[in-house]
Amino acid sequence: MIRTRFAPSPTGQMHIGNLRTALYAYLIAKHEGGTFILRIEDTDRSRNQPEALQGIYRGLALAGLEHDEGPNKGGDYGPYVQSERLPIYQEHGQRLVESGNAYYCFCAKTEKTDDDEEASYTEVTRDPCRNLSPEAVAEKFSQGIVPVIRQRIPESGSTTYDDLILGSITFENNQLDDQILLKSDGFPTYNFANVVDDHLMAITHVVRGQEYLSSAPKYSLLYEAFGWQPPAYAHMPLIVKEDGSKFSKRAGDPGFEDLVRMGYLPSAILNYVALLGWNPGTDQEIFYLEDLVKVFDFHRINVSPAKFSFDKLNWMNGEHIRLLSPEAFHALALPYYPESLRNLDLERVSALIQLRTEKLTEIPAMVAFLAELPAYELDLFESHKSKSSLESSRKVLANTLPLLENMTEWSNTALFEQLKAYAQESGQKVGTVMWPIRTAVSGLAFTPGGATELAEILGKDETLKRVRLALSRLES
RNA sequence: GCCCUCAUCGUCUAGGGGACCAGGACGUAGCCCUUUCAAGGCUAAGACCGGAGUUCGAAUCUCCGUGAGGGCACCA
Repeated sequence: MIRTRFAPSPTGQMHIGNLRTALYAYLIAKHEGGTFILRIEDTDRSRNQPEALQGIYRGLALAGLEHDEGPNKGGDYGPYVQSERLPIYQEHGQRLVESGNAYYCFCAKTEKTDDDEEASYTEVTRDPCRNLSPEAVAEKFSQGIVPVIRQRIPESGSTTYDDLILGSITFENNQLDDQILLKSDGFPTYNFANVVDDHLMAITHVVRGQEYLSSAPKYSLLYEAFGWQPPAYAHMPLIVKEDGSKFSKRAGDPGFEDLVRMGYLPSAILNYVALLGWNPGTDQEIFYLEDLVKVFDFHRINVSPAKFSFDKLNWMNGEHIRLLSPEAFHALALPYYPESLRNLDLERVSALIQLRTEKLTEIPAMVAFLAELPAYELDLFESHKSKSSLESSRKVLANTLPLLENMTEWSNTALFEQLKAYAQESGQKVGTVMWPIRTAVSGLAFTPGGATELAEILGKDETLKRVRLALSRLES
């Protein structure tokens, strides 16, 4: 039985990298009918943001990645919040000290801060506390110094670690530092809690970013020290920006919920992110979550970093929008219509713009002309392709105005038939007739529909008003 | 500085020794369709980082460069 987990730390909204990690973990499990677990890694008391937990739930729900076990779901392997598992880590830390695979360290902190980019690095050196005699340890304890517990890495030799997608990687042990397992505040470090919990929660496959690769051999050593069978690890290539730098919240790059606010559909974001570092081996590009569950194979995960392209996401979002039922699209579009449009048949408007919407946030600008005719230049009436000129436009509008005024049925088809008939009778191209009407009615070069479609939506009064205005401008 | 990973069109990628004068998608350009613009259809330009090997044969294997990214915290 496959068991995977998504293990975010509650430090902010769900990020793109997080989303993909969660997605792949979900897919690996669900492709095989396995279990997907949510675990909260809140072992850093200073950076912990309790409200971020809600963001994680929201993000997961938005993406449709429903977990089977977790803090708000329960399960047989809880608690699923690391700060509630402190005694477990203490006990396991003790075990390693007793077996000689870890030791107490009484040294002062050498913490690195986030803005400490230019810190000078020296070679890995062994900690002086590594070889403290039991008496010396007792002595320190009696002085009231609170120690940390460090992992004892072998002096020499090398550790080979096998990755599901990167293959076998070997590290020299003298390059691995005696990392801290348990901090002096009694909390475990991420690296320690991770190993202990993954084992205790019977995780079979771990998906995580390549930025964690260098801690992998230390994990191997830890599993070995405990005598445990390690899970399979899959290290994902990083997602970077178009300029090659890291996609990060610190640089102000959008997170999952930001993208939704920017007008992207969660299903499109998920689809796009799935293909960033993985491919199905076929030409298919449009996937919903349930399709991914069927075809996902982690063997096809890539090794090199991928750049996040808004161009492609825009296209994919457009594809997902077109795939929506008219009703579903209308429901999504509704909030984007300005108040001033409420008197129009918005379902008709939605039907018109669905094919040409890439992002929901474009909608207000796309439909603004319906509420208010924009100021436009008369040269808009000139179109080489439609054989339309200022003079032909004036004539068409003058001739069709009475026809429009006499229309009894004001519908797209009726209007179209009427105008088409006029075009034929007067020996003109349909385009030559439609062009000035569409222009008069919209004041725009590009509109989300043809002349008669717009006329239908605007209604007879407003259409006639706009046509008369155009005509008077052309006549003067 | 030390360690690790990676390297095919601008971007996402297919490719696992001959099927490759390298395929698809986004973007770009052009054409068609058309009541505009889209959408859709068709077409075009566009890449194997460099150098040595191995081999009858290398985008594919090896090594060396170079470039990019990641890590080296009582952060995850």
